[in-house]
Amino acid sequence: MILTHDEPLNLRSTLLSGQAFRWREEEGWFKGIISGNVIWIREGKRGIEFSGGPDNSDTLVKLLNNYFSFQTNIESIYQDLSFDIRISKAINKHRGMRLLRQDPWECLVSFICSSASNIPRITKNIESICQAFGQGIEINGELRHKFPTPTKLAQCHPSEFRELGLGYRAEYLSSTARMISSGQVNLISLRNSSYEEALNILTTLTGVGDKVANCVLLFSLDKPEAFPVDTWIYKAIQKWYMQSKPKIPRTKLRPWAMDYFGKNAGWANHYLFHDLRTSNYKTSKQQVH
DNA sequence: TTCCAGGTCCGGC
DNA sequence: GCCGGACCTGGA
Repeated sequence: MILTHDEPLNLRSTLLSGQAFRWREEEGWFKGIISGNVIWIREGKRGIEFSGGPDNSDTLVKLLNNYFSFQTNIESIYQDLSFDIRISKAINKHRGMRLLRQDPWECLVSFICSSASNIPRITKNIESICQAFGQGIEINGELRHKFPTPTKLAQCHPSEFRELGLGYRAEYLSSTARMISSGQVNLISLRNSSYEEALNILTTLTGVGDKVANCVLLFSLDKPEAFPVDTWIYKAIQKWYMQSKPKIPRTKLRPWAMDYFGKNAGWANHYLFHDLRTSNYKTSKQQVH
């Protein structure tokens, strides 16, 4: 099937830049899971070529349109950020990389697992969680697993997560699963809340600090102004944007960046992050060997 | 062997 | 409010 669209799209950058963790590239296709459906996609001449299931193709088209946010005009965002030369360069290098509109629960779990980790390990952890606790789905001989529900994970003992290699994140996940499962926090409703309100609620969850909360806000809760400050972003902003100024505390860097980049700060953030990760730029320590 | 990685939490100034 | 250290695990 073909899904036509007239928005710029770079599938590889979009799916493998560290905003989602269930996509694999095999034999020219990207294989992943969206809302309980096994999805195969690749870039075609007229749009996205896709197949999958178990839902019918009409439903899959809706899922894909929503997941890739094709109603978002990416060119106007590029325009909005064009005042900054570094972001402009990153945009030119990774044109078509889109911010996804993911399931908030899956996104939350993924970024709780991300602390002091790395993309390959996060990917492995998430897949392990799905295999252990998610419902299996087999399409065209391909067996994958749905993302487990909050209730399912709330019933798990932290030791079960430790056995999967989550380390100290196990207790965070267990506690947060119970808070979501009990209804204490309603994730999807945060799409209708302001950035500040949603941030305050998210950070009441265990294992969710300012960085993780901003990832969830940016990649799943319709808050393009969110600006996650990780070690890479912190060092880059410090070095490139405030050389002559005294060291700024991490807690003040995000408000500064949100003010400087504006309503699409999160887009600037992800282009900068992806560019740092994929360029030849290395830290002085890494250059030693 | 030692260090560090998409952080968060907790205790002391 | 702002540090500093602890916390799992795996790869370099």
